[in-house]
Amino acid sequence: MVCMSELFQRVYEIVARIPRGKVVTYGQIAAALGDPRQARTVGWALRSTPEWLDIPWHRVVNSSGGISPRHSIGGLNTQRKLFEDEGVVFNEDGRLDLERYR
DNA sequence: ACGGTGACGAGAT
DNA sequence: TATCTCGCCACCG
Repeated sequence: MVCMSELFQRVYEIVARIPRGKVVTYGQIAAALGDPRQARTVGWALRSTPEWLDIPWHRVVNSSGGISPRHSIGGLNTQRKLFEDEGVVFNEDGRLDLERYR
């Protein structure tokens, strides 16, 4: 058991709650934490997310409706595959319908 | 205490 | 529409 920042645990709980086939934006999680401006902090938490946690981080997207362009580089393929498994479909722009999957 | 950093968001150009 | 810049908050050395 590792004692990490509560913030991380908070994010972890929220992300873990994301139903299969749905996605959430960092801003949504931040708002759930109590401050919508903490979106960056959320990203920091997920970035620090150890792999031994089975959190569906791939269901977390940015306001663009896609995986963060700063990180998806090289791993976007895996991300898309996971979404396919979730039953999520991408738009022609390679983005998700936040209005539909949030 | 300070500065740099970061998987973001929204507005401006 | 794409790209840039600024702002926000939290962690690390």
